[in-house]
Amino acid sequence: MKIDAAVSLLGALAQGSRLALFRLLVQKGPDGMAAGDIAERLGVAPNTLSFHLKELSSVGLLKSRQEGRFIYYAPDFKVMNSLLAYLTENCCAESTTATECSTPASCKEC
Amino acid sequence: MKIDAAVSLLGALAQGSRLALFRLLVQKGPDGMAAGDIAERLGVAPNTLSFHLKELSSVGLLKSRQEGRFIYYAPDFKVMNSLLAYLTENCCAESTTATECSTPASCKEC
DNA sequence: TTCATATTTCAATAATTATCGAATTAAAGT
DNA sequence: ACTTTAATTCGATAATTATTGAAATATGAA
Repeated sequence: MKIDAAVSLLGALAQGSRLALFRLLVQKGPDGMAAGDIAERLGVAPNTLSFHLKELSSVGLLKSRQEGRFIYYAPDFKVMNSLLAYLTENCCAESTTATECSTPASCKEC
Repeated sequence: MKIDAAVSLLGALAQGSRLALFRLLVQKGPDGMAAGDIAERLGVAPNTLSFHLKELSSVGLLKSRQEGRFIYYAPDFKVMNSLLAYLTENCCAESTTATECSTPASCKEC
């Protein structure tokens, strides 16, 4: 991943409503959640939510599918993982000083 | 970590010059680098760099120490790790769907 | 003390981003 | 066809953020 892509992804997540939104959808899983339900759950106006959904979708963090009048949004996990990979590789000290960067939580089971 | 802290950390990294700056310092290691050298290396004006250093420092991503006229900046790895931990725990699907979130790059050696 | 260097601070400006209300599109039910 | 519901788009406004030039602080050297 190039640095510009990482900046875009970080920027998409660097906002309270959007991070809450993404967390919610991760929790909800691959089936996703309809826009209206998300708006209600997060307590944001439908048009404001639409703006944030677009923001996250445009960087690839969300996928959507239409079902009748409803549009379901779900996380694209591989994009999130590529960001995590970028950050661990480029912004952790593993490459230079093995001990500086402690094992991330996801490696607990190792 | 609370969501607000995560948003602040993400926001601090969600900017081209700052992400490049943080990467550079991670590469440079715990001894850090003087502000002037960083500015020259990144090709940004000293006062602009100062602004970005402050931004990163204020969220805890950078530590600094003064040596004579020079101020050396270095990453605070544990803060970065706590962000990575937050993201893997809250924004990856491991908790719900074990397979959705692939093993991050940092776990290669496991 | 005086001068040069390293860095930060300040004020102004430009650019980007978030929120709101109103209007619009589009699908489904009557 | 008409109405309701789901969601987005648009335009305006407010708020935040980045960049620049000039001035200030502070350390070390002559």
